[in-house]
Amino acid sequence: MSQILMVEDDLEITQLLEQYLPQYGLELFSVTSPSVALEKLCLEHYDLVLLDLGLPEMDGHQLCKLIKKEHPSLPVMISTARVDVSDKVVAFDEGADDYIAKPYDPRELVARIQAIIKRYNNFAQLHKEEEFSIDKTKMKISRKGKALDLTMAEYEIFSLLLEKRYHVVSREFIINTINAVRWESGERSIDVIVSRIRHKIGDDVKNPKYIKSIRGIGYKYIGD
Amino acid sequence: MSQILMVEDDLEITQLLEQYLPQYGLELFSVTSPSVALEKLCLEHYDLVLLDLGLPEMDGHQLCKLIKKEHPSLPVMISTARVDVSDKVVAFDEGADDYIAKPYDPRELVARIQAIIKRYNNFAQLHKEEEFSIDKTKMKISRKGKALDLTMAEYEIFSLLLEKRYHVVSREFIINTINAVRWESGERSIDVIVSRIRHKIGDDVKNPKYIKSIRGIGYKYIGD
DNA sequence: AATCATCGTTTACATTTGTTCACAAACCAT
DNA sequence: ATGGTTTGTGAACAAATGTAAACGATGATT
Repeated sequence: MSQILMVEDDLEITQLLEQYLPQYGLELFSVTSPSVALEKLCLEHYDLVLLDLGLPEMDGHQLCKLIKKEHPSLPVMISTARVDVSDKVVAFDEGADDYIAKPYDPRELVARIQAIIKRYNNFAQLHKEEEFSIDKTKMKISRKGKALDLTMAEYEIFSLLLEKRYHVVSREFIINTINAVRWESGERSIDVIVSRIRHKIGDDVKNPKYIKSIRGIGYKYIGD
Repeated sequence: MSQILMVEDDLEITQLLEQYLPQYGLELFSVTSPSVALEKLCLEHYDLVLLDLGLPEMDGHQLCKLIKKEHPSLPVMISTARVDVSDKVVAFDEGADDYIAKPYDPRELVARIQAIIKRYNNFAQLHKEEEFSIDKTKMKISRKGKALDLTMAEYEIFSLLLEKRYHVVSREFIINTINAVRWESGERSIDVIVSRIRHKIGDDVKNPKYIKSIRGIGYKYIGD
């Protein structure tokens, strides 16, 4: 569920989108004032800002620039009724991630929003400051920049746990998902491999910082 | 100077853009056939693909999906005369980075292109020159301009890995695809040849920069 | 024709890595 | 506490992989 902050004057559009977006996994919060928007962005987390250019109190371009300055990694999408091309050019120049002209079809809006968020998530994966970071193309897991020396099975299981962080991953699911462990293998193989992962990342079974055993089910990553 | 590959039928647009884009630091190459486009993408470097949906020989959506599969980090921008919204939704779903409807103002096109490229450059240092380049006509592989001294089998296997970068290539597939290794040969031949390739490009088996072994399956190129 | 160089194949052995086993420790219901 | 079940993990094992070296087929050179 992604959070969208909309800065929009038109009550009609606001109500329409508030009804339409949730079914696509997009939660909409809307404000009408730029200053309120800036304040909310400071206090809460949003995945994207949908910014209307025709606003009172402050020029839309100005606001876009401000948002990008304070939150460089926050996607901003411009929407406007103006059709002047120079507006679009200026918007992209100010760092906007997309531009959609009113009136627009809600389906197109949803598609564009999802595309942007997907893109950001893809890249953010590489740059997030988490204890462990996964590089899928190189099949490597690094801890604070230093690559861990993991075997294929260790890599696959650990990245599965990292991906599903805070959720329990069952042994059955691991066996059916991972290639490096054969389908017919006993589930105890997993225990051994997890044990080796724990050893390599220096986790303590008795008082785990990273991998917690869930009796009767499987394992769970509990780090940041 | 960014390289743009345009797949476009309309000669008028092609000529217009070929004149218009260079002044904004965009070098335009255009082809009319999807298959030629795919081939060029395999052999040369581009910063962005501008893809027209109304094409002969292959469905535009199909092509977009193919491009994204083979070159995940290559931005694709869709342009089309169709105005059906579902087209847009599908395009974004297939991984397109942007969508612009014809007829469009060239200034908007430039703005969108520059925004996408800037975005890609910001988040990752993609687009750094590729380490290895294949010359299929001469059957040579060069590293930073310097040709490698490879045997036929080494060349064929390495270029197969390079073409399918980020994807695992199985020993079985290698044997069935390559001419230089006989079909009846044991799969261990491949291991030996891969070992020789690794030695010639100075790769370290234990912590590979280029060729990674995938236990039980085959090999995978993981370079940039 | 004899020799040589090249290159894919095979062999042999070292190393890596998933699996199994065995037993201790932890856990849980009674 | 007691007994049965689950989990942790060192050690042994077996399969997969790395690679040097020997081999043999092919084509070029003398």
